[in-house]
Amino acid sequence: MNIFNEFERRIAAALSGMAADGELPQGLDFSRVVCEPPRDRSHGDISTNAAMVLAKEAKMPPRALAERIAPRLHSKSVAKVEVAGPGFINLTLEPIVFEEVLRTSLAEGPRFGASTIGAGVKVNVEFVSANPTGPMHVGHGRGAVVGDAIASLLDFAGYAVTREYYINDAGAQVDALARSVHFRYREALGEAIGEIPAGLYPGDYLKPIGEKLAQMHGTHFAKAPETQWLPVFREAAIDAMMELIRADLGALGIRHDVFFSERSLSAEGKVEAVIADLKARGLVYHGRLPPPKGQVDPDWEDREQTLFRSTAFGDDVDRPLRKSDGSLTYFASDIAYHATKFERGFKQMIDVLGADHGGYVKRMQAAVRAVSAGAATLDARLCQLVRLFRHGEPVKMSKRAGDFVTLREVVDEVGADAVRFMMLMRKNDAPLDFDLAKVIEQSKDNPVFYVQYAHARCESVRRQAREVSTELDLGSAALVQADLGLLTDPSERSILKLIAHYPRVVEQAAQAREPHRTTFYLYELASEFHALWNKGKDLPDLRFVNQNSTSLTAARLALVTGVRNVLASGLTLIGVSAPEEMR
RNA sequence: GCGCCCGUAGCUCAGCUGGAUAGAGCACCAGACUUCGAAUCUGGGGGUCGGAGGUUCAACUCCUUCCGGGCGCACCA
Repeated sequence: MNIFNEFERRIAAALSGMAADGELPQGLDFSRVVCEPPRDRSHGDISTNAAMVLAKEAKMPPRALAERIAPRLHSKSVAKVEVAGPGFINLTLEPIVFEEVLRTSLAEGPRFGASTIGAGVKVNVEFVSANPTGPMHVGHGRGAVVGDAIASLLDFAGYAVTREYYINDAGAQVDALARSVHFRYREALGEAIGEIPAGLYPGDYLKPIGEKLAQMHGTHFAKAPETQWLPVFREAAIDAMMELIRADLGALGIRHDVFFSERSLSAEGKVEAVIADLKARGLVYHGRLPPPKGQVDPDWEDREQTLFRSTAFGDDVDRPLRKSDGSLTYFASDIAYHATKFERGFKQMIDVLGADHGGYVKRMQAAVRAVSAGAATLDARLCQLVRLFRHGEPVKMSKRAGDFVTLREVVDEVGADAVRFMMLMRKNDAPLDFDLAKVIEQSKDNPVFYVQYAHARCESVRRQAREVSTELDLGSAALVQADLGLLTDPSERSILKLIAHYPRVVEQAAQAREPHRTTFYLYELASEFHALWNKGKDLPDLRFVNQNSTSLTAARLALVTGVRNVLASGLTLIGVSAPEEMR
């Protein structure tokens, strides 16, 4: 139940009525007409720009048009209609409207706020896709959390969402991984291997795999030529790394629906097929690229390559599909991969990437449009860096010798809730400072705690109410019967209205693919709830549990339960737990 | 040099796809615990929204151009 959508429909109906009556031209475009909560609460509950966006076409000054529209917006749920400012129409709703929203939220429970705007459309959200060469670091964690939250929001908004992970299990990196593991294998056999050579992966996390291979194969591969052991070691290493990564993701509560192997693409001839397809449409050619402008690269050589005409789709230069030795580029595989997404029915694709992949976005969007003949779109969400702190001091994250802070270490130290919440306290394209000490602090300075505590407080009030009044039924079926007209304090009314905003917040967060909006909303709701709770300290009549009036207590517990439900719902969307108590 | 992202209170950041007098938190100052959990709350000061033009009834938001920061820039993934 989204009252803003509801009133947009009503206004559109009113405008159509005016067109029918000749007060407005026929065939006006109402798509820019929106309803939103006014910035200033004294302006009412819902504000619409209808008169201002239609003024030009209607050939009327905005205020004059607003005065014509306003009378048509009266109804039994509207207490007041005012024309204000440059031509806003402000609606003040009857209190009963918000009481009805609360009843709906109680009745719908966890489904309150869900919408159908997605209409079952398939969306593919690809996120994490970390190379299977080691444990995930904190930056991967941000992409993981953002991607998962976007997926949850879209699901809640009625899309058919698939969470997907692309395994880069082809190419030079996994060969380097296999060679690194071979060193660890020889080490496990008692050989002195010295330093792991540059270009390989020196981290200790490969030791167990070396040991396992030593147990399985003995000395069989110790002196064998690389061509014999490489495929075996590569396979084992990738499997082990993916197991590690899945475990890291699992610790964050993240689960993908599909793990898609890059190697399977070339194995099944998908890459060659997609190149042939693009070639048949004149989008592939053999040619030369201009040298990069400005910066002089001493290694640059003029070469003929197989190129994809990505400039035909807005890219800056055409991009190579084959290296000079004829082998395929990563980009070629990625085109084939995104082509399979389209073949699998996804016309909306979202890739959550690190900011260092920003330069890759245009060519990939070009590729998606090419392979889908314009039917599919790719939305790339870039996540900026995460900087780790402890008590305000930077935590070293040097990448040398595998000596970086892993995601798992952070999750183990502060918990998945803190990691997830803090990752969503910023929009994805802003850098993020993450203080390991602050996020486990049990104080209002820690937003994670602050919001979870509000939820726990709701539960605490419910426990208290049950103790005081044994005949009070706190089930939602009973609470919807409460006389909500008894909620008359401005703080109570304010929270009722905030609850009514929730469906709009999550719908817009889903459409904008901006999960941080949910987090900010939750903080605001928690804040208002804490404020109301404290009001009861000065004014005992405002306490939720009222010894003298069961009906008042029932009404207030309905409000508390509504707050609890929305907090729980929003926390679930961002993947954070909603605890019953904080002790 | 080119492309993308960012620049909002002393600090960290929101700003609802162009709306009304730009908002939180921290920090600072002044207050509230015979309590449904003070692990919280109330009030206060604090701004040429990086600069300059432009589009419009309306610009923090869109366009152009500078300044300052981040990322990327054929044959890596």
